[in-house]
Amino acid sequence: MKSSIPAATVARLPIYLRCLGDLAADQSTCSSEELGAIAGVNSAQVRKDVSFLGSQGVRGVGYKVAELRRELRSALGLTKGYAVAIAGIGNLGRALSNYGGFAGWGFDVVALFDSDPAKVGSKVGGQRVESVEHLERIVKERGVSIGIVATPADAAQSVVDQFTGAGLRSILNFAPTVLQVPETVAVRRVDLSTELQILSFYLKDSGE
Amino acid sequence: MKSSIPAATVARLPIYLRCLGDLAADQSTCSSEELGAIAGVNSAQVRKDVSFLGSQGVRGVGYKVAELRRELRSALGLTKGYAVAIAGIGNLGRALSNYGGFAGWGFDVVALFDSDPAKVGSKVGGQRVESVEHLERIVKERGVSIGIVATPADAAQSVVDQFTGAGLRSILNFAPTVLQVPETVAVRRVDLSTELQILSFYLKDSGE
DNA sequence: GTATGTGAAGACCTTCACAGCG
DNA sequence: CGCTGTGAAGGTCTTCACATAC
Repeated sequence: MKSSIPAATVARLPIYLRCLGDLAADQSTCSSEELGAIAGVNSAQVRKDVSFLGSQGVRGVGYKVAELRRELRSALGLTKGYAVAIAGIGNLGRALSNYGGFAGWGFDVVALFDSDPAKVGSKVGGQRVESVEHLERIVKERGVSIGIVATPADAAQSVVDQFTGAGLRSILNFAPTVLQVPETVAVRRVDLSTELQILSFYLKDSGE
Repeated sequence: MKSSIPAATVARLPIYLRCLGDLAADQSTCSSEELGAIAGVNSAQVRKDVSFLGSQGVRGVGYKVAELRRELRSALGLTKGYAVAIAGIGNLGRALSNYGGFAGWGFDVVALFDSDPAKVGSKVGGQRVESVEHLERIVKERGVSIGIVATPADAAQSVVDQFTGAGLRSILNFAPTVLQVPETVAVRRVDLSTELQILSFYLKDSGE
């Protein structure tokens, strides 16, 4: 996971990319000041982050929007599409399956898994739900690169073991638990309760 | 937002709390080494984090599980419940409304909002969906402390303005956009596409 | 002996401030 | 003149290592 771009910068690149997409279509250049303002980041930070891409801004003018977007997409590896699998088709898994927001960035949901026989075989978002028993085989067959875990906490580790067993090295975990994975595997955690608890701290802290 | 506890520590406290809850019921003490292993954190980090709580571990033994959990809950302000409102009852908003995982931590969903007249008046997760027009009034009436934004990107800023207008200072944002808020307001961003793009970077980076 | 609590070191990240270029 | 690119300064966070306490 050794990278030439600092982790903190990597985490901001998608934000820049989105913010650039939100600009008026006729805006061809954008200064670090301006991009920073809409991305919620200091302008020096923007310049330093962008400098890691090797992109050249134009002094006195700013960055060329189209070029910078291309550079960001390329740096993030969004040029080739990735196949995504979702495990756990409950409330959240179903919402994710139906969410169209990935496709625009080249992420393609190619498999859904659940352990409940009542759900297996049903269709969600145009995809057939498969039994988690066939996870490894199907993940390999369909060339899945990213696994999304949307199961209850107690099923998450087992699903992840199967994902990694099938060779996956990228996991997005929505289950409220900390996953144990080999260090070659990248995990991003998204946990609702954790976020609410953090907000709770700052509420309390500011004297509510 | 000035706090005596570092932000990085605050972000880990909920994880510790959850991990302690996952321990066997008969385990009365836990070392920093052990807690670190299941939380995915260095043991020195655990000790330093816990030291901010003022809690005392027992040298040669570890921390008393029950006592540490109490301290964590107290530090996070989870002793009093907070009322939560969800705006945007689409796929995700509906999944969040039906998700029972908050209640156990003292978060109570007391209001749902949507701008679509077809949804207003329907029931989701036992709650009536209200028109976003009445957001400010209802938020005040019901003493909401935390606002969850699950609207499409283009509606998010307007909803947040209403939330902050009603006096909210804590926002959890699922909409794929960067919100502009007064600096007295705490925002946590949860963005699926961003997470996938970050994973994409590391996939590419490790030679996929 | 075993595990905490913590100063100090080191790594990482952000911000400043200004030289340099268009 | 305006804005980028970047060395240097200043913070913050993590890890080490060991004195300290049970």
